[in-house]
Amino acid sequence: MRPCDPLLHLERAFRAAISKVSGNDPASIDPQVKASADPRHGDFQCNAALGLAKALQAKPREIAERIAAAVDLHGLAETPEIAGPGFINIRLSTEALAGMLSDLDGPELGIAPAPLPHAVVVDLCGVNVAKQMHVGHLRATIIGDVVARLHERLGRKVWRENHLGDWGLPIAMTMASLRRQGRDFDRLTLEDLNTAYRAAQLEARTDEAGLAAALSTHAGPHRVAELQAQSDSAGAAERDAKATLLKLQAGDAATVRDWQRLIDVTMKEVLATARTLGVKLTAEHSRGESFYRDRLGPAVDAFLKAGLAKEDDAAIVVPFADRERPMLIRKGDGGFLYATTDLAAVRFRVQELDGGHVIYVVDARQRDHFKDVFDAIRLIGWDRLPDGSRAELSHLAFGSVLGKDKRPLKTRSGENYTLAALLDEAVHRGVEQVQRRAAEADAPTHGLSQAELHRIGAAVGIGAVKYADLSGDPVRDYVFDLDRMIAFEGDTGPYIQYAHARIASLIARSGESEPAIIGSAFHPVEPAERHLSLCLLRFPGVVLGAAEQLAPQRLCAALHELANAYAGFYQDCPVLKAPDAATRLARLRLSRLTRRVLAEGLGLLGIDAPERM
RNA sequence: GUCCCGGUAGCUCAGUUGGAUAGAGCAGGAGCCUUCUAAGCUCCAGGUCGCAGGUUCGACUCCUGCCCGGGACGCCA
Repeated sequence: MRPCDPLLHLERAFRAAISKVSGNDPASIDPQVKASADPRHGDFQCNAALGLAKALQAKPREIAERIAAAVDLHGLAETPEIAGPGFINIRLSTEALAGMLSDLDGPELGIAPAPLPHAVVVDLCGVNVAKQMHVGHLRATIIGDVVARLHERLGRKVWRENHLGDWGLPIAMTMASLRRQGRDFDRLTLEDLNTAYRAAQLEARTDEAGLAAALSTHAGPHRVAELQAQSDSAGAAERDAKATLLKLQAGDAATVRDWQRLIDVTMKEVLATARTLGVKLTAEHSRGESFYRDRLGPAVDAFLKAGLAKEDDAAIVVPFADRERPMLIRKGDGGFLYATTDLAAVRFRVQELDGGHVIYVVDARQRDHFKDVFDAIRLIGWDRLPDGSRAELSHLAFGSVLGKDKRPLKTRSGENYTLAALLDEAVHRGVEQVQRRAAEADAPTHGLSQAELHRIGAAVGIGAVKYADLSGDPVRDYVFDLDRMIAFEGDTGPYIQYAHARIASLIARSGESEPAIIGSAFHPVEPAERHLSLCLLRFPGVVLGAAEQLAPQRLCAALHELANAYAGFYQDCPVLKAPDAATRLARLRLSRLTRRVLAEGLGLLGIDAPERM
């Protein structure tokens, strides 16, 4: 497969030319070729001359002249022009553009396989057993899914790891609480679990602190007695929970069965939500905290043995040379912490899953935590792969989802703000819009079945929510505003879906056969055609860049730009009513290729691309 | 207190790792459907890129200090 990215061709040509002019080794030269922001400056520009001026003791413009004279752009571009202080502006020839479009229009859409020697591990979703998914999980799930898809698309082995919170005291508390209530574990819903979880949390929190405060503020005897009773019952509940946890840890058959039941109930809903979201997450991707339970003790021992951990106040901590804050890996009572689990998990992922790049898609507030974990892993050398090379460890941190009051969108007591409810609303709004449009007699969706309209509406509503989340810098907090997300205007998922659907119906209406369209030649000559072509040719590089930079927003931006370029083309260049047959076919082929790239790009974002809308 | 992350148009946000006159979308103003989907297109208006220094031929981008907002800081996960 020939590279269809013009940048690669231009970089090679300019690297050679700059080498001739400067005498430097071509391999060490950064040709500084970039796409031009303004079409008046050509399609691409080479900025290398500006930086070379000092070393070569000449005016930048003069160097630019020399580079322009030395560069061989035969068959690729027109004669370059020098502009400004020393920019070299390049305009691709129509033939080169057409040729590269043909190359792009192959089965792989120009995306060259970029395999890695090791697997990529993506930690995503991260739900907890017995808890409803909320908007925070949306980000960990869909951003992780896109990162996984991007790497898969580049031909890499990807492990999706749903590190589910299925172990520890909170689960035991929930289980104990349900058992005390005499609940039938075969008839539980996630809502039941969630209620029990919250009740158990609340029970445990009714605390000695409150009692102490009451005593010190000389509260009335009645109040003190009340708190005393609560504290006693909390103590009883806690003892019960701890006993349950011990039974679970010991493998008590009935307890394990009930525990598995809690997981099943939770996962049933998580997987249903994943399906609604169009996220590739199934049961096989679950590897919860419980999986690591027998590796926690050995992990701590290894740190102690290596002299990297020490006892402090009865707990075991890993100190770091460059900061005060140590990492706690074992509690004073001998219990383990989430840091311990993460150490074991990273070790497993690197050494047993052969993960050359382990990516954690987790809330930004856990930055310090992951810094500690990764540093500790490097200290003990658990980032070493079976072949001896070192794994890259990344925390793809995302910001909080805020409410309109700019405060973190949290579940208030009694008020359920679940992800499922939110997605229902998005689907509802999408379906509403699609139905409204389908009612118009000349709409392409007119006459479709209700089931079909619902399917399209769901794609639109979900696409809007996902695009809104994915199109920004993950690290920033964002305000969750459903109204804005599903306005379906401007830089939104539906805008891109619309561009795609428009092309699909355009091609359908053309009456041309696939072979006729594919067999025709690209001929991008109009400004709108050229602009669209350049956007298309950028796609393979964008996919690679988005994967390497862990930046879904770059793919979103490129797709929006592409959809926008198509809208401009659609406006300026009649396709079905083109001036002649050859132009008609050439434009159909350009449209078809655009449709393919949009579908592919939306697919990488996990967003459906309906044929009609 | 220490550390981390943000600050770009009235609002919500991009900005391809240092390049030409900082871009979109909402909201506001003016146009475009008896020609392929108006979920669209074109034009107008809107900016001391938090502030001040520094590095550089060139800074929203890199460095330092400060201001504002948010977050994390040993026995929860």
